[in-house]
Amino acid sequence: MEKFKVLGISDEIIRSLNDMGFEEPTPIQEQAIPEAMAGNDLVGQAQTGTGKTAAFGIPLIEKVRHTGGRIQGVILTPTRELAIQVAEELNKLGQYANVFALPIYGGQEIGRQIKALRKNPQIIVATPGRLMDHMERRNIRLGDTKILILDEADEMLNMGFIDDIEKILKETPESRQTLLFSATMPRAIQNLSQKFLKNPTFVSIKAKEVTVPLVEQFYVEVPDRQKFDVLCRLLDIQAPELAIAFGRTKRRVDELSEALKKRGYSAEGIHGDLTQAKRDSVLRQFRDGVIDILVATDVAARGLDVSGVTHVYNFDIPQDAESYVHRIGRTGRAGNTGAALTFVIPRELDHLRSIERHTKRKIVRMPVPSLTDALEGQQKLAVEKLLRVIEEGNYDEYKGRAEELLNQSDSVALVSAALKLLTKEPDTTPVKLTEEAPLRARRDRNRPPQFNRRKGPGENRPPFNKNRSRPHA
DNA sequence: AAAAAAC
Repeated sequence: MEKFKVLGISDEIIRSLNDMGFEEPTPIQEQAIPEAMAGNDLVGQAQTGTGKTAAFGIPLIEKVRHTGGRIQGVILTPTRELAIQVAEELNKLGQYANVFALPIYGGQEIGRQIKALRKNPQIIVATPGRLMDHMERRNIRLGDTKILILDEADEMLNMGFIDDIEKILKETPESRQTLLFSATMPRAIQNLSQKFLKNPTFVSIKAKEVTVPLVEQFYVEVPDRQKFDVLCRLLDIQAPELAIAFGRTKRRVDELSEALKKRGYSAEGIHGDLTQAKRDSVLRQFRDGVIDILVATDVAARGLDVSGVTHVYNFDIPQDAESYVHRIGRTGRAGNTGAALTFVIPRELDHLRSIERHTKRKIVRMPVPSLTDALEGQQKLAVEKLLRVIEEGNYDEYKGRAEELLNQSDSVALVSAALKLLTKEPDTTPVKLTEEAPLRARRDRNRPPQFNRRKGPGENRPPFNKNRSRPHA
């Protein structure tokens, strides 16, 4: 925390950093915060997960906090979810500094946003389309903007927002401070910063830090029609705490999430054709751990920060290396480890190699897990579940649960394991049982480590289902 | 060609 203090951050923000569990500045924060607090324009090359939001959020809050009333800070983001997430983080950072940030995005009732604007936010975090809409309706005026931030600028340009961005920039005073963040620095970004930024300082995290070193990367070669079964096996074996499975199209996402649900997994899909209310609720449930598996298009590939995501499955290989880096960056965040596993059909092997070349990281081949391994995985999950019930000393529930498991099971090995537990006297010291059982032994070097146990008994995913539907995926 | 984003 001392290191934050020497950056000249005020006590109120130090206090929220404390609450948020931030201990010392990340490299991008260390570089960007003093520059931005000095009032300089800045171009930052960084992805989320590097502490980017606080890197611009802290100077932003310092700048707007002592002046009430009008909108003085504007942040533009490419997706609605990102706008919500950034606004939430700013509100946490600014909780003791009387700063209020409001997300402004499409798909939400405009009347509700107009009402929220009456609470006089000093900061808005907006997607370009809806902000333009508000500006045309004269709900929002940007004439008092002191600081404007373009977040994930490369992505906004890819999505064709350049005209909107220029229009928005022209509605703000020349005297504003401008910060631009982008994961990549193509020509178009350089042109944009030349046109709208004044003598910007360039900060970046070193190239070798760009791919997340804490993510172990694997691939499996598997024909399309077997992908679904292989994914189920992997889920049973690896038992992710939270996982994201990426699909190529909205339709693939619908099909995969339906198939997973049918098989008893706690999964939900998210993509741009769902109502915003549905998107919001799915993401919230995933953050809260109500859902274990988020099935997503690339709408969730960039910037989303959900803690506890231990596994990313590229059910369909991403289009390009950039998308790959963004997707796998959803795990291995904030110093935690994670595993990324890409499904490759044989004719995509060249494509995989090109991704490997671009990211300069080896993607290790993993054999398709055998059915035996998967059953063993299921069995382990079931045994763990039983052990937990015993641990909690709730033997009546234990009995019911165990019978339930037996009824659902189609695995001989599992039935015998459960039977063994059932016939055991329940008064043996239960805690010891877990210690004795080496449930997460690592047997295969080519297999990602199993970092996390499944959630507690409140979880709503039965470990398996005997009605095995095999929808094509 | 797909995804994202305003009504």
